[in-house]
Amino acid sequence: MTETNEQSTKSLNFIEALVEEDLREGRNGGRIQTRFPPEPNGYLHIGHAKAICMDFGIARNYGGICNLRFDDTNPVKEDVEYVDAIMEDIRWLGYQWENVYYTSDYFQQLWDLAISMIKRGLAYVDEQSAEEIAKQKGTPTTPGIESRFRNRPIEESLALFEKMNRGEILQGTMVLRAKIDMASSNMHFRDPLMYRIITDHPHHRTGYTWKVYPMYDFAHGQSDYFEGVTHSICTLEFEVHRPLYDWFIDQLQQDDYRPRQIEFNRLNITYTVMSKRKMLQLVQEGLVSGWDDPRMPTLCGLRRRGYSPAAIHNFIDKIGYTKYEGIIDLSLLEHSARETLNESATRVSAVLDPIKLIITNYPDQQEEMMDMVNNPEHEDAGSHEAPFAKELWIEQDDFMENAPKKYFRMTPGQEVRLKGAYIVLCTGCKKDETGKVTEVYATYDPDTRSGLPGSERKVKGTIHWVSAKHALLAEVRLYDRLFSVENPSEEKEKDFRELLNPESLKVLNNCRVEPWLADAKPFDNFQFQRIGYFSIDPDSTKDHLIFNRTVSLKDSWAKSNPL
RNA sequence: UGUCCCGUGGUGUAAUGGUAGCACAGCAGGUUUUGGUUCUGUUAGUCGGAGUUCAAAUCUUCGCGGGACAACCA
Repeated sequence: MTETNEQSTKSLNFIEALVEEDLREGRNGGRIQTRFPPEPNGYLHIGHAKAICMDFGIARNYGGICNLRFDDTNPVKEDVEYVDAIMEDIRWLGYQWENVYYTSDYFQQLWDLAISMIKRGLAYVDEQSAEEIAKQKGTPTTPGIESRFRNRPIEESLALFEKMNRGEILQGTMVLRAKIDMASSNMHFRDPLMYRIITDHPHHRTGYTWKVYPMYDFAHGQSDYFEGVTHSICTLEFEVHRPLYDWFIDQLQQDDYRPRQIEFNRLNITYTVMSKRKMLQLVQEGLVSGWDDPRMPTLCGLRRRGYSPAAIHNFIDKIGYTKYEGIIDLSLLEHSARETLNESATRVSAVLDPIKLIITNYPDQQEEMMDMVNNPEHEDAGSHEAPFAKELWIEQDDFMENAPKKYFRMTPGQEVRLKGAYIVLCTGCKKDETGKVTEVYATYDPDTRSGLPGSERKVKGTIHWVSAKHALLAEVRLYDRLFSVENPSEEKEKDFRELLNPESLKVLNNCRVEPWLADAKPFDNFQFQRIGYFSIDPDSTKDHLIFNRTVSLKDSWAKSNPL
C-alpha cells in the first residue's frame, strides 16, 4: 500500500484515518471493500451524495472496490422505478460500482443461517401479537420480559418457521426472534425480530416466492459478510445497532475476516428537509411539482435546478465527515455552485424584466454583430456574436429617472456602457398617463464601440442588453429556498408544510434572451450576466424556451440598497 | 432517571500533548467592459470546574448541554 506522500497537506477525516489504521495493521489482508446500500423506496438526495462520495471515495483512494447493493427486504415499500433512478443518479455523480447486488439475492443464504440459529437454540418463533411483543420490550430504563414462546422446543420453532414460509401462517401472527437478552441496556438486544411474514405484497424481484422476509438488523451485517465488505459505512442513527451487527456476524463467522461498521453524521442543510417521509409528502400533496422539482434536495431536483456533478462534489468536499450532528448553511451549497459555474458557464445576455431603450442617433435600419466573450475566466472559451440595433431591451431596474448618488446605471445625463457594444448617454424617457416609464432614450458615441480605442474611456456603469428585433422570448423560473425558516424540522409548533416559503418559485413569462441561445440543450448552464446562473429546463423547446435559475450572482448593490 | 454518541468563531471543519488554522457568512477597501470574479484587510471560537503535565481543544474526572435507541421500516 502507498504510505504517506504528497497527501500530507490535506488532513484525513476520521473514517479515512480508521481505514489507514486497518491497512497499517494488516486487517483483512489489506483488502478494502465498501458498499452503498440504498433501499429502493425513494429518490436519492444530497445527503445520499455525501454517503456515495464516502463509500466510492474510500474504495477509489485505497485501491479497493465499492459495490451497489439494494437493500430490498421490505417488498411493501420498494419498486423497480426507484432502482433505475438510483442507478442513474450514482452514474451521474461519476461513480461506477464494481457489482450490483440485491439483499434479495441472499434470501436463501439468510434462510439457511436462520435455520442454523434455530437449531443452535439462538432463535425461536414467537406467536405473540406485535402489541404484546412491544409491551414486553420494556423501556430504555426498565428491562423487558421474556416471551412465553422463548423456550419452546427447537423442533417446534423449526416446523413453524417452515410453515411460515409456506404461506400457511397468517401475516402478522408469527415472527422469528433472536434469543439474546430481554434485560439488555441496548434495546436492540431484547430478542430482536429476524423475520416477519409478508404475503400481501409481491417482492419486486422475487415475486411471491418468499413468504417471510428478513429484518434489517439480521440482513444487513450478513449481506456485508457474504460480499466481503471490510468497511460498512453508514450514518449515525445506526450507531446503537452496531453491537447487534457484530453479534449476528459472530453467529456465522468462519474465519478471521470481519466487516466493520463505521458511522458518520448525516447531512442537514438549512431551509430544506431531507427526510424521505417529508419529501414524499411534498410530492404527493402537490406542494412541489415532483421528485425532480428544482427546489427539492433530491439529486434529480438539483440536476434540474442546474447543479452539475462537479458542483455537488465541490460541496461535499467542503462539508467534511464527523460525528457531530450539525446543520450546514445553504449559502455553502450556493457558494459551491457559484464557484463551479463561474469556471464553466458561458456568459450570455438576458433581460428578465424588459423595458425598451432607443438609441436615438443610431441609424434606423443598421445592425451590427458584437463579439461577446464566453467566459472572462478562460480566454480559450472563445466568444460568440450578438446583434445590436437601434431598439434594445434593458432591465427596468437599470433605469431610474431620479437616481441616488451611487447609482451607476441609466439615468438622464449619465453615461453608461452597454456591455460589449457602445458607451451611451441617457437623454430621457417617455411615460404613460400613469407616470410609468415606457421607453428610455439615449445617444451613442460611435467611437466607443468595444475593441476600438475610444472604448477605453472609463465609465462608471456597465449594463446588459439584447436587441429588441432579434431577442427570443423566454420563460424564466426563479427558484428560492423551499422553506422560510432555517430548520423546518426543529419547529415544534407548526407542521412543516406551513413553513414553506411562498416565494420559492416565481415564473417570469416575458423575458428576452439573446438569439444565440436558440439551440441550447436541456441542462446546459449559462450565466445571465449581472443576474445569475441559469440552466435549460428539460421541458424547454425551441418555441418555448424555459430557464431555471440555479443560483443568483452575489449582489452587493442590492444588499446595501434594500428596497 | 439506563446504554451509547457528540460539544472548537454565526455555520461547517482542521489542529492526534507543543504557534487555535481553513472555508462559508459578515464588515471595510483596491482592481474590474458583469455592483460578478479576483485581491487586501477585518470582526468573531476551544461548554464549565477540578486534576495530570514544563506544556491540555487534545489525557483523567465531575458537571452542564445536545442527540440516538423502546417500527412485524431501513
